[in-house]
Amino acid sequence: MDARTLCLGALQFGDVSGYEIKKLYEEGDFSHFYETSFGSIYPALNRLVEDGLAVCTEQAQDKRPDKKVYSITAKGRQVFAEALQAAPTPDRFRSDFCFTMVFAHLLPVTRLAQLLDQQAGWYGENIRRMESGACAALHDASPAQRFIHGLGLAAYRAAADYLIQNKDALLEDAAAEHGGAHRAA
Amino acid sequence: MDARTLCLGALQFGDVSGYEIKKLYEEGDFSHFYETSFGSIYPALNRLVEDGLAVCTEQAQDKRPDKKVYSITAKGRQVFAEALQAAPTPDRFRSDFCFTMVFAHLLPVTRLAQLLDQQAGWYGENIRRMESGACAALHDASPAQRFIHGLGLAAYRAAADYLIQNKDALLEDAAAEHGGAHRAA
DNA sequence: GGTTGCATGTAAATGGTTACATGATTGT
DNA sequence: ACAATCATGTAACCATTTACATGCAACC
Repeated sequence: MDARTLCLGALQFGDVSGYEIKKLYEEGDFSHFYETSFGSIYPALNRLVEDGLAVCTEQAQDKRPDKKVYSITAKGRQVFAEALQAAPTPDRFRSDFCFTMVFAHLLPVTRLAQLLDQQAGWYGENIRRMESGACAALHDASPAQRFIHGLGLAAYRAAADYLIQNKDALLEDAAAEHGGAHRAA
Repeated sequence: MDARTLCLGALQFGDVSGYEIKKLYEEGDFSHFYETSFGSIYPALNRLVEDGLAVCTEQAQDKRPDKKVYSITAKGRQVFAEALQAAPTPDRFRSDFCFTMVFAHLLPVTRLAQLLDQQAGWYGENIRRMESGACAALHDASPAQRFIHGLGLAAYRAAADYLIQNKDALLEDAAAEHGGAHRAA
């Protein structure tokens, strides 16, 4: 999904500014499965207007810079619907944590413990965010939106539960190996 | 994690060629949380040799192109261990599937059904791969490797279970809405 | 005869992140 | 005072993906 499609998606819910799109992908519901930065959003919005897929209305605000609010056009809706028909690329998961864990034996045990705690904390934060009232999927959402919300939550919870239930045993193993029991290997 | 660190990681297990590194990240255990292509591996390996982090031995093969087998040096091990100390960047998940589902109401019900089936199939395939003997985490692995193997499997299974248990209800909802019940909205 | 696997590599194109630039207001 | 929020935008940098280039062997 390129930045243009991501912006068109944000515009489906109503008129928004570039700044608001950023928030949606940074803190909002979309942040769990996509990200973007200003550097990609602003140029994408300009191209959208150039291509007639969106229109821009400048709103003067006092004591703030002008706000550029974008609206999707009929052509934009059509292009977006076509983009959704395309075969989705497979999910991609990138994890420094998992990579690092493969080489856990090269790490001090205290560092390993820290890593596991941080990861558990990260899962917990995501779960809390998805369960909190700030999550749009909990009030105005369509069945499909509630569905993916539930899917994400199920995966996060499974990972968090697994981590919490198994980390102590792992840490004990690691401590035993570093603690002079090298002959056993 | 840049391509150089990814290659150093692969070299931890013993001498390998660029081609073999690609396989590790494409079909092997690493493929679940990282990916790379020839275009990034070959230049990365050359830089590794330039910087003295790896050495290359050319192996003549008959009826095949020469094989360039790389070995990590002491300096390489040191640089890699240092790279592991750095704070891992947070996990990143990218999903066209989730994005598309947010706009499920723009899709024909048959297409929605297809999408859900494909996703279920994809989860199933990953689970099967991780449970099969081809998965290195099941024989020669360290406790930490078995740990992340279990973590991944737990998350995949939770997602797959959720999807299978909820997709029919979602499909019925979607069918009802497309099937003339638009007044209800 | 076509595809897949083995095996290496380059170059162009793509596209995103990061950092910079600006500036007022509000909260700590 | 300092940081954060609101608000937009550019440009350099970085890296990866994609496509191209080559070639034989084995399998279907």
